[in-house]
Amino acid sequence: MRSDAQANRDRVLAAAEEVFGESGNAGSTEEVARRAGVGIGTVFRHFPTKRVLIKATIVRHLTLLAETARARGEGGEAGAAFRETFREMVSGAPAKLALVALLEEPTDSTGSADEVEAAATMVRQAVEELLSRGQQAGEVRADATVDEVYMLIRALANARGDRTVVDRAVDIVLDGLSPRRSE
Amino acid sequence: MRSDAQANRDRVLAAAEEVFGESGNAGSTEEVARRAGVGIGTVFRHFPTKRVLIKATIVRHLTLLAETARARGEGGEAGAAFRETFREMVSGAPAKLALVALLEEPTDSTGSADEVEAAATMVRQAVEELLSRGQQAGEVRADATVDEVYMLIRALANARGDRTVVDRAVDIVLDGLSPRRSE
DNA sequence: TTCCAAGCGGAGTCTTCACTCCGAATAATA
DNA sequence: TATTATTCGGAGTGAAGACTCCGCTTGGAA
Repeated sequence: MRSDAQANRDRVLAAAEEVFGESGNAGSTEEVARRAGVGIGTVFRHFPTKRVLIKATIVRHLTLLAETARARGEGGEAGAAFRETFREMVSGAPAKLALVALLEEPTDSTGSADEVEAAATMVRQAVEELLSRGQQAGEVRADATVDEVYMLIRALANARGDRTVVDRAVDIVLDGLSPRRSE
Repeated sequence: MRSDAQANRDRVLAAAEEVFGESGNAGSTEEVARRAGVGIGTVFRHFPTKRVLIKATIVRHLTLLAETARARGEGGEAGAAFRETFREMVSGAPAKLALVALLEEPTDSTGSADEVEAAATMVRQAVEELLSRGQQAGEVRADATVDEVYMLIRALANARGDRTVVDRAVDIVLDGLSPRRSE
């Protein structure tokens, strides 16, 4: 791949993360091109479809999340690692909106096993790992499942509003995830 | 207003709640007309703009929510009333999506004080009432504010996924909202 | 029953946006 | 430096959807 092509590809992806992060699916390809400082043609050569572009953006974002989470899992304190990751995912990078937008779309009719699916699974597994370690350490309630935790993360990640309010809401949820009195 | 006009208005609103509830802002006016069994012209006579139609739908929905919540507030058990209303709002009627969609839009540039705003405030107040009564009864943690509770409700209301998972997630959050050990 | 203001339907307009196409520009190689 | 395969840019195309317009229909008062 020619060096200019590679550079442009990167700039487009970065611009896409910005645009779709702000406006979700409603962001236009033209806007992405404008912010990346390239022509529309260029965007469409690298990503033949808007959908593909969004997917690429999401995969990039999810992959990063999964890696961070996994890395943190290595560290010592199981409970703290779980909570930190939870917080981080909620307030994470932008691209949240695009994530929802896509996840809400009807499943891709091209039956092709999906890259996004795969990346999302990696995130889920990372969460699962952190969760079960936290539970084994007795720092997270035992009856919580990945499904619920993952859903809570997604729900909070898409919450609009004041950052401080979101943070306090997360605190409440984490309290809900702490071991029950009876345990 | 002629009786047929009134009937059509109602049918359009009902159809709109359905369509926007399913597809959010992406639902088309044409689809609303089709489901209501009327022509597009009719839809646009009653609601001169798509935005107006969505707002009307939301106001209708929110008003209903607020009334239900207020009614429940009258009842005896403060803690139970709070929790029940919380659950109800989360799993509430459809129209959730449209709600988000609009709330996420840049504030209406027509500086007009907004009906939606007003309706949302009523819901908020109802929640506040239930919350503070629950707190006074010692059944809800004292340091929770309406902001946080309201945000949690909205976040969960927009969560996608299995109903049972959502329900369990709500249980977790409600645990987080129960009084702290030290209290 | 008659009459007409109020209401209806839906073809047509206009705008937005995803996507195509091809001549101009350029990185990489000899 | 010369050559050329690759990449770029952005005008152009087609589709979708919000909104308008106007001839036809109809509820309901006289």
